[in-house]
Amino acid sequence: MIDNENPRARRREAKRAQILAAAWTLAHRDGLAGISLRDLANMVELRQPSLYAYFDSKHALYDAMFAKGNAELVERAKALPEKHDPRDAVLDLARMLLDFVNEDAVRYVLMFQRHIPGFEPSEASYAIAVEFYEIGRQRLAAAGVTEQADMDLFTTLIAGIADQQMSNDPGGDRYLGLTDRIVAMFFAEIDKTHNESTATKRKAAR
Amino acid sequence: MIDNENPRARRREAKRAQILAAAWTLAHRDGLAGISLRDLANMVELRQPSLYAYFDSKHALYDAMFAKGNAELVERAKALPEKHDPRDAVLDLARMLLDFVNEDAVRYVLMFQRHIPGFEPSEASYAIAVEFYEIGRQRLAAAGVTEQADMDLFTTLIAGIADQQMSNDPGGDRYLGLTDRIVAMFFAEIDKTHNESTATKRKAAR
DNA sequence: GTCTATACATCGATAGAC
DNA sequence: GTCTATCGATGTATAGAC
Repeated sequence: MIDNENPRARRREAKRAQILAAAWTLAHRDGLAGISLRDLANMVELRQPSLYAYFDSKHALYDAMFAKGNAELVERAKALPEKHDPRDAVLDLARMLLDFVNEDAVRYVLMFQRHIPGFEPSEASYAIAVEFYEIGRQRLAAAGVTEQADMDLFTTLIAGIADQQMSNDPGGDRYLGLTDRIVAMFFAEIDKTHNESTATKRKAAR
Repeated sequence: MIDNENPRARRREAKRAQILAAAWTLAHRDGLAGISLRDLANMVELRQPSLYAYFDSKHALYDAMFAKGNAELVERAKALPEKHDPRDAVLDLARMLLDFVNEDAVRYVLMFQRHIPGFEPSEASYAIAVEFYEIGRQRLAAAGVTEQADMDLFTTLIAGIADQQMSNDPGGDRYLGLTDRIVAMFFAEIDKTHNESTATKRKAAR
């Protein structure tokens, strides 16, 4: 935890935040892998080696960006208005996630594709990503979806929308527009599976 | 076209193929972006500048790898046994594509994610990718799927399977196992849409 | 075609002075 | 914490001998 009463620690955190913000700017311009520590240092009025006083390595910088992105996502999920219909709640979460993804292609790559060579998020950062996954799991459970295969089905459908949108129409809505249709397909499939399973039980009871 | 009767050209092509094979090996070890031209030259008993006799640049090397991957995919698509049911033909193509993707994570990134900074396939290489897309389009059309939105829906579903499989269980079958279910969901949705559209026409005819 | 040799710019990272 | 100086590595590319 950061000691906000300590002016030294406060200034240090402010500088860290300034570096992080500049890193996002550079990533948007040159790509994630294209971030140059010299450019980054210039943007925050430091020499390149001085960055190492704030981040142990370039990977540590990526890790902080990864954590920040996931924290933002969790925050938005928690801020969603409540819905009476649990299926509406699932749809809302999906829409929010896809809007979030579509906002920032670089952030999407960092958080969900993770193609930076050698980068793996730290345990602490990964825990934030798990926190979001938990929110999704709870909303699905509230809608009666608890089987692992069904949850995999749902994540697969949403991942497909995100992947196609970012690959073929970044920032647009060509594939985002399929969201309602796909979520409806998902719940139709869930209903079908439940009915079949009930029918099987009926058959077995005879 | 390569003149296979010319021994000079034949040896040149053989060396090119040897370099390409070594490039795949290096990509599997160090990642696509991590291929070092000095390492690559060492693997094929050449000095680094000599590589330029075979590839004009590193991007030209990526381009040849991209073309080779797509050529292999088209070949496999053309080798698929014929099916009487056009929906079975669509399912077969999806299964084949997903197996192909799952075979090689690096190839998947190069062909479908394309996260190599600054790399864009040449027109000639891209044309091979379009050729595969055309095969998919034809199989969908034979199954009665011709609306762009429906084709987008299909590619989104398949892309989701590929994305989740490669991200969370590369080489395994956790998400590949959803393929039949998802393709069935797709055709159920197509049937539903057609019935609704017929109902609309009936209603309009009154 | 292949080599040696070399050049240039860039990169992440480190040593050590202050 | 910040600096200067430097290291070893990278990709790119060229010159010129053979």
